[in-house]
Amino acid sequence: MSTPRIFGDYESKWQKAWDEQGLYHAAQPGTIEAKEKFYGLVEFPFPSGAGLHVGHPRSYVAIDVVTRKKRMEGKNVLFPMGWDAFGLPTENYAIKNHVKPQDATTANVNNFRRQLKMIGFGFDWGREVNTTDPAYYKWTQWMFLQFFKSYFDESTGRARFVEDREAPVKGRGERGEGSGDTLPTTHYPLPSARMAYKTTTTINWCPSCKIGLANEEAIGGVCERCGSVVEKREKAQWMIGITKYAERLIHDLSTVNYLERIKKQQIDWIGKSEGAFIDFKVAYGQRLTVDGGDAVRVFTTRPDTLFGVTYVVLAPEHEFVSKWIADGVILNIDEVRAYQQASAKKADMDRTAEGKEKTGVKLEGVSAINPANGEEVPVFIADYVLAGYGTGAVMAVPAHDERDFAFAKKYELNIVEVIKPKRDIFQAKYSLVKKELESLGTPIENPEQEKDWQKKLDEEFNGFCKRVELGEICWPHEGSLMNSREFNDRYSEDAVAEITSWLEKKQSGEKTTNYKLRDWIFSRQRYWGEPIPIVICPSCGYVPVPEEQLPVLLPDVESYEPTENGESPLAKIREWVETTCPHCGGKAERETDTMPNWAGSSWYFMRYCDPHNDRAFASEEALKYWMPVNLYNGGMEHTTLHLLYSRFWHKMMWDLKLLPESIGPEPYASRVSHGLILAQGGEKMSKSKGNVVNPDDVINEYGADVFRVYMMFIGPFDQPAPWDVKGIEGVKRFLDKVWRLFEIADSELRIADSGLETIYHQSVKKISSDIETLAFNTAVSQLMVLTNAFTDAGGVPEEMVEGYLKLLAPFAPHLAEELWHTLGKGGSVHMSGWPTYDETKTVSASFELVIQVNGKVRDRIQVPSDISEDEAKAKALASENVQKYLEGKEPKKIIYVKGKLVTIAM
RNA sequence: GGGCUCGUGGCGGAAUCGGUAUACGCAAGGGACUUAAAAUCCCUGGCCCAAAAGGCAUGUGAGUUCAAGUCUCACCGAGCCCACCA
Repeated sequence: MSTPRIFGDYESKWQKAWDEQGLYHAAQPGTIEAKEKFYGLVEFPFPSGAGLHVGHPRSYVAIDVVTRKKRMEGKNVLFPMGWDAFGLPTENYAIKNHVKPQDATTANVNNFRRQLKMIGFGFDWGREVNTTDPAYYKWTQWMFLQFFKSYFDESTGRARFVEDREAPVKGRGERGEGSGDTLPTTHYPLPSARMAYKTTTTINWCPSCKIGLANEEAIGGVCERCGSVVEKREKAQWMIGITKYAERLIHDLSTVNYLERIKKQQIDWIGKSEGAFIDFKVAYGQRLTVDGGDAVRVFTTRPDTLFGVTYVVLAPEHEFVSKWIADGVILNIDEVRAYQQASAKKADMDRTAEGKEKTGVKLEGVSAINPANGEEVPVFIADYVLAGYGTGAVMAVPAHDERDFAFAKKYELNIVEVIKPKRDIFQAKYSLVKKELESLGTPIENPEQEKDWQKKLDEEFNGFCKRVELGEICWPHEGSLMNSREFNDRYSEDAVAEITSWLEKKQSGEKTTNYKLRDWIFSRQRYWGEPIPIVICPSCGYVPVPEEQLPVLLPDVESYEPTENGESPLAKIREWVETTCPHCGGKAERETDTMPNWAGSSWYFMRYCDPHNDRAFASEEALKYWMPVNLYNGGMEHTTLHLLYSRFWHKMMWDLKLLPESIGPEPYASRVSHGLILAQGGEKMSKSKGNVVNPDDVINEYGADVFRVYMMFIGPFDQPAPWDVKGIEGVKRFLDKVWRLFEIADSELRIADSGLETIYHQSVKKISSDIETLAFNTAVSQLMVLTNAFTDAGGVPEEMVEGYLKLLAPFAPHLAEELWHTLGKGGSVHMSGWPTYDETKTVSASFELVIQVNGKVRDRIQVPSDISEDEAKAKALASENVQKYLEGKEPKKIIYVKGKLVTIAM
């Protein structure tokens, strides 16, 4: 063997060889090779013009290591890769550089593929998918149509086909012409009962990208992509009814193995809160109550504070405001209108800029009636009430809500505290009386007397509860807002339940559950996305494009610029837009909106199962075999977007029986997340700071194996880690050392030292379990320990050579394969089986027994591993140094921890 | 403001159940080899002390325990996420 060469010819040589051998080919079910499966998945990248970022490979190498181990263990492994290639960056690039988005995508994909291949991943490249490929997006469009043709069945809590009301659903991909849709498509606007529906909503409009954004993409009122401040606009948009699945998206998390913080973030995002709707009848002008008039419906999680309501607040956008203006019941119209306009503009600006100062305007001429006690309270509009949450109206309880309190203080409104009937208040009172009596010299010893007191207490308590029910108990409170501890102390679930059922009896409210999650805005007014396969017919309404006409191809266009009025560039291509209605044959137009780029990524893991199927998105057989994904890794930034959307998408498909029942409603059995790779010094890598590390440079300098091992060694996988040029040098030295080890081994040096046996078996054990728990950094460190041991011993014992190379193989696949073949081994190390260990051999013959006196280490002695407890204690006591500390006294207690220590307590 | 995560050498970080704190790597100092350099190899390495013995050390302060980086409470600090969600 020549000089150590970690990078160079042999890496590309093996990459080529593996490719030709089809080493990473995942066998389809039904074939001989299809054994027990393992599906490892990494998020497919968006192929940007900038090329691969070092952050990508951290995730890919990790799952590559896991799947390589699984493959060696004899599993039939699916580890695929593809391209999530629709999206704005490509479109913007195309506009700027006057190229076709298609061409830019192809170029970027080729570059990404080249970069990934250099790293030596075990991807099954035969399964590569691309969301912009018509053969792929045909099925994205097809799925959209399935959602359009289905509705949410409240009685079963599952989505089902509209035609399901009359006829059973046919199999996947076989829903041909003439499938009778019994829910007419002629409804305009469409009933939102459908899973996919079009409706006019206020959308987040990015003036820079000229695109409508989902709520998830406009966090903090800022466009997720370009950082521009978003505006509110009214627009007809396609929506998908994810809110119908809110409960199941929370509930089913208990059936999967996700990192706790991922579960928590999803639950928080869905934002479930239990409470009640309460109706406040409205009184106009002089008339106190109006039967059959408007009632403002508010949402509250604290119906038990109803007696503390001193005013009602509507969001400035609330429909009643304009209605009341039109009806002429509002007396201060100018002031109200001015406030509405101001707050509409304010939504466009950074909200935190104005701090949390609360503003609002009283609606003169209107008041609301508290259904609990008939009290008339003023009505305000204020932008601290959000139009999009709950009912867009709240009952204000300044004594128990900080925001209401701040507002009430500013506008000098009443603050009324609600006292809850809490038993401990009475208990305290009872104790006081008892103490007082005792201090007067009349101790209560008589048990009868004690019972009597208890009885009185109960009576008084029950009477108090009654008065609360009648709405009598609430009285003005002059103090400031209670601190939160006091507030929570007084909170009572019973009181909430009681008041809610009372409201329901009176028909002025109902129990409800509210979610922060909004329906998914599915329309984008851009070119580079899947066209929504719908035809708009003046007489039939929204008509689905017949399935045999899919895909609806993106037409070639001259210019990709979106229009100023917010229409998609597709709208400018009249010959594409103009079509005939598939339903009535009359003149009609195509839908010009395209789908968000979350569409293609919501189901790509299904396509990988059977990527070349042209009759279905995947065969039932393939789905049954491969799904669910065993291990899915991706960034935390996708927890509330992609991860939630794809879980939801999978559930809809499963409900519609488009997926095999047996795979269950959850697509991913396990989801983990990697930490960011930071620049040297701990800052985020960014182009503007010029601290971006290019994987190409690293691989050219050090080779793929060094890059891979360093990626795994850099730190705990789920935590951020700063890139360190010196650190990678250390890894290079390590792999050089491995190489040299075999130069020695090659010279026929044989080691017969059983001292190596222990460390070898320990290493097999530790590395095996570390890969399972994704503790890659300690797995690499154990490989180093083992390598150092071999180096110190002067070589690798013959019987450990294969096992050692196998342990190395998932991390440094090229080096392991090269050495495997240099040593004359047949086949491929990557198919050679995972090494086993003998538990009894992980324990050495002797160990260092630590002896402590009062918790401090006083001596260490070498003893045989099978030493008995009594022997160990005796040896410990016999130690000279221990004797010194005992000072001839008898120890109080002696504790023996097997295989570790003896501790003597004085 | 709320939630989550975390504070261990000069640095990245180890440390199953509470049981030898600082594995592994980097950087540093010293030495060997070499005309020299690179590469490689060997030695040293938490702090106090000349050394030994001993003492002090896992953000700070208490507590539980024979024994605490690990458990409990309080405080200080950092990072991430959400943020007027009624």
